[in-house]
Amino acid sequence: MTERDTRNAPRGRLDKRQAIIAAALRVFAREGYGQASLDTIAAEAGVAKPTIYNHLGGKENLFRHVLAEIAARSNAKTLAALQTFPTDPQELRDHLNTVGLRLAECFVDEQSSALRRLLHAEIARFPDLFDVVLDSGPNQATEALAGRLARLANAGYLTIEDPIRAARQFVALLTDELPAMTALGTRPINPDDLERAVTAGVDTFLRAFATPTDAPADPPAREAVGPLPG
Amino acid sequence: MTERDTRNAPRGRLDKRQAIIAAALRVFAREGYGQASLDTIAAEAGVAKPTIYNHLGGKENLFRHVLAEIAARSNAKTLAALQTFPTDPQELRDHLNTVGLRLAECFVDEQSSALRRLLHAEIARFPDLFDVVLDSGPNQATEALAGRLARLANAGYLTIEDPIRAARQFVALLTDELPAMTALGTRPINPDDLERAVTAGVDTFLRAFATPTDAPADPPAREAVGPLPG
Amino acid sequence: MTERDTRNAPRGRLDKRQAIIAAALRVFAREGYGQASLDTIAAEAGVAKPTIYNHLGGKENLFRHVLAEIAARSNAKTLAALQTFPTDPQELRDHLNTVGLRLAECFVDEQSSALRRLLHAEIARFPDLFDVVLDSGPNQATEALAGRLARLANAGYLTIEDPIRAARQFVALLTDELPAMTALGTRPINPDDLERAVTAGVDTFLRAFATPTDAPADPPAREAVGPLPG
Amino acid sequence: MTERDTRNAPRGRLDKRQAIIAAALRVFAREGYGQASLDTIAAEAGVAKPTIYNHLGGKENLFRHVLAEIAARSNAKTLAALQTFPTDPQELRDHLNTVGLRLAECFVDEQSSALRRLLHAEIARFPDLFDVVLDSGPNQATEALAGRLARLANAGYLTIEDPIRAARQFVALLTDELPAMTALGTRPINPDDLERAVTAGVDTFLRAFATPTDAPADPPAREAVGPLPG
DNA sequence: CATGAATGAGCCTTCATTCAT
DNA sequence: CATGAATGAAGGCTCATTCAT
Repeated sequence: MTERDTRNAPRGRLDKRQAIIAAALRVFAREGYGQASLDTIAAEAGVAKPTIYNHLGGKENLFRHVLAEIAARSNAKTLAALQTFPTDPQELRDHLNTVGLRLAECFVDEQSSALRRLLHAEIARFPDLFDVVLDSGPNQATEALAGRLARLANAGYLTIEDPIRAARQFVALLTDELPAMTALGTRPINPDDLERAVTAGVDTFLRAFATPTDAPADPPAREAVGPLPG
Repeated sequence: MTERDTRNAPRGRLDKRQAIIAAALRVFAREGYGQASLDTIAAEAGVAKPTIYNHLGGKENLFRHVLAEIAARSNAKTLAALQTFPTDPQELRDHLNTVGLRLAECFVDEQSSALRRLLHAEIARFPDLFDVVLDSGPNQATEALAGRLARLANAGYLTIEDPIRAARQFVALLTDELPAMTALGTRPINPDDLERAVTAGVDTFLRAFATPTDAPADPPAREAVGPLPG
Repeated sequence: MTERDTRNAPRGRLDKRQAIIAAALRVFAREGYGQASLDTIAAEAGVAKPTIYNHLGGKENLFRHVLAEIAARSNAKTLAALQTFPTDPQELRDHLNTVGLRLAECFVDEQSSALRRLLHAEIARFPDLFDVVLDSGPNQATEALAGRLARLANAGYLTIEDPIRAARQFVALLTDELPAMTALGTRPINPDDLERAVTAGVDTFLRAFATPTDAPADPPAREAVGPLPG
Repeated sequence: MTERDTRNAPRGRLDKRQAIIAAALRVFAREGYGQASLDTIAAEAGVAKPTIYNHLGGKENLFRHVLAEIAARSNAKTLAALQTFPTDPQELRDHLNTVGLRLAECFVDEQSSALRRLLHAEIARFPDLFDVVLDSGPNQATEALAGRLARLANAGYLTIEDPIRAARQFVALLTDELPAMTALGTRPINPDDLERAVTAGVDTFLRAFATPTDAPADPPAREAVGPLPG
């Protein structure tokens, strides 16, 4: 007995919540917390206003849920982008460019940008949200990235003392120009421009952290993935 | 004998405009554009509400004036911080640390932070403000900084291809950790922490751009980091 | 045993719309569009102010609905007054006096007067309303009246070339003195005065349009300003 | 180099009052009492707002002065139009058409129409103004017109019992269609249409009041209120 | 007197929230 | 649970009026 045929209407029993959050996400991102009106959100979600109060209580709570949702999505995207981090020594620059581009794409992603704007806008009203989002997002990504960089360092391709810091600086160098180029995420960016920005960041990163290759190389011969070598 | 404002000042002063902008600046920074109420601003400025409309027209215009004001102040501060940029070769790292600290202090400055938050918050409603502020602030600072860096490069102490990019990256590396450490500018930062962050940024910057001093002199006749040479 | 309003009637009635329109009608008529305040209307209707916005949108729309309502009522009243128009030749003057009195009563009716005042007052702001009201009211009445007069003309009792014009002139002669006598409808009129005014109008109308009764026809044997001496 | 301000400024010593009243007249006529703002009036008069309070006290008083002014002008115009009333028997219809056209032109005059609209609009707020205007305007005109008609009656060309009533009815028949044709005075009227309306009114008036000319003469010999004998 | 500046009051409108169904 | 209807509170803006110059 599948309740499939009740797709449309009766489905709403429970995932109206999803519709509400999705609509709220759009509206909040578009108009900000203060100017966003529950009427608009309700209309855009196709539900009545009190339904919002039934599923989520009030505007403030709705906002928290929305932010948590975007943060989770952005985080997932970013972690996915790091999944394919190169473990292969050769073509280090290319690999960094590739993963850097993925990260930059996450950075300029519409929802990620909206999240940043909303955080900036409402941190005064919701001081706690900042840490919540930070922990559920960038911090995890930084840590993951730091791990990858540490591996490369261990493999001898990079010279890194503090991987966390290096990870942060990698991202800083990658995303350096993006806010100005996208008007804080409100204007789309030309893919070529994005790639150029990434290349510039990676370039400087390598100038700072690439292990000099004067010695004809023969890198530490280890599989590189080996964390914490012996 | 300036009758500044010690006068009985009961009514009709001309500098109420200043009071209004100052109050608006505080209130907008504290509550954001949407939630800030003209009642609050008027009360905080010690004027009646219509006085705001006499001096500046409406909420939107007031906001624009306020943003222009903060942007101008922040820009002035930043340019002042760059004024004393070292042109003297010795102690390059110390000098960069010093000026970096000044820049970082500008970055975490309360008004500067508020400006960043307001821009993020309201860029959707005031798309034009972003470019205005950018041109009247960061862009000028970046250019000034780029000039200083170019001089150092000319003197052989740094190896820089694109001074504008280097300036941007310098700032990016300096301010890298500050948003997280100050909760987007809403929490004061420990001076030691600030210095540590600056030091870290300068360190990486020098790793990337300092001319190798093995050969004490004759500036790096190399292509520098010629991107992806052969 | 009508549960008129003895019901607890605490909230959420549907006929609040009627209450709002009724109250708005009173307030607009009393204070004019510009000075009428939605607070007053809401209070007088026993509803909260936003309820007005739920049922009818905004002040302007409310005004239009109110005017349409009065126009419709006035029109209905006037057409009813014409329903009993005499088709019977004898006692033509009496019949005209009777129907003239009915029309004059419609003219001095409180709501009809208020409608005229509001139209005059706000025609600059609502230029379209004039034609709307005209078509939904006076024009219909004039046409109906013209039909009745034409029938009398056909029957030989009146000599009328252009029935529409005659109808208009009939009304003009009837209502001639009423604005001055009622202070544009703001002061009640003595029924005797009203009747006198009507009689005077009918008299002149008959002098202009009554078919000469040279044929024996027992003319209006009364002296009464007798035109057409004979 | 322009002596612009010498022109109107110093002259303003005393007739700023005139400028204010003229501007107020325009603004009140255009926007009505309620919506007219003293700011607009002051701007249109080229004076500062308090100047209005110096010359005339407050909005209400200004309105009274303005209405008195328009009423006086309209009255003067109307009386002037009656000045040339025919006393000469021949061509009675043409003469009535001529003077009727003049009266109708007074009726559709912009200021006269505005006066009527303002009176309708604000009679509730200024109940006394109605009688003031009536006495200073229409009543005088009616009386003057009645005198002329009485003279014609005395001369045997018209058969009139009550000249005041006849005068009122003459005007009523003349102006019958004008409100509808001019949208209460807000739309200009085609001169031909105006003439047609007047002709129609005069026609009916003559049907009602013209002495039958079968027996060419022996006028009713009554004095009939005839003022201005001779 | 004339003016620029200031103000208290008020209005139209909208919002987040809650009953009652 | 979901909804239509209703509401208290508040916001932005404007106005008629008054000081102080």
